[in-house]
Amino acid sequence: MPLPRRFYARPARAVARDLLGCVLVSRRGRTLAAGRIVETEAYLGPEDRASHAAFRPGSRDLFYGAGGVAYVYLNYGMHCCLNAIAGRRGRPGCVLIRALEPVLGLRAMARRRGVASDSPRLASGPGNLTRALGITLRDNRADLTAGRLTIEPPDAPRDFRIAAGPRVGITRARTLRLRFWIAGNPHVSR
DNA sequence: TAGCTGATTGACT
DNA sequence: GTCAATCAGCTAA
Repeated sequence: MPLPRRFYARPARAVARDLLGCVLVSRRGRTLAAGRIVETEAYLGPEDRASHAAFRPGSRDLFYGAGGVAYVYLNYGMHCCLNAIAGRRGRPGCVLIRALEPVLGLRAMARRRGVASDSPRLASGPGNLTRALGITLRDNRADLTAGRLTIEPPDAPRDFRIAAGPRVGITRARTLRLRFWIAGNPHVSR
């Protein structure tokens, strides 16, 4: 069973932490691919100047709506990034999913990525991740609690340490420590 | 309508 | 370390 809607109805920072170890499942026709989430970043509302809620008005209704929905966008003209909308209606926030440890459908991922299926970089990085799972702009607004793109709770109890640090790759609000990852996991991006 | 920006990646020096 | 690829959605006019 996917994570329930109420899981997402909390501040983005808490959702980002708790998403670590959960499993992202992507169903493309007959092809199933899944990976354990090993790296996330939290984005807040308009007060967070790096958040798309602050400078992408086209996505406003999405950010301000109920959580548990996918926000997929294209950046640098070529890469899709996958986010989960967090927070309650009227309280914008989202979590960028940055890296996965592949667990299912490795061959399909490797085919889409054009690298070996045992590469630690198979789904490491926001752009690589979406390409490995076949996620495109059509998945924007997809419901994460049911359907072809879902997130399942961890299948085993927590057995890892969570590390936190500043977000990477952004040009604004660099100082906030809103990036979380599983310490020591080789699938975390650089 | 033209011009700009960006939560990136991979190839190259 | 630098740099190009490439586009949605904004801005200015």
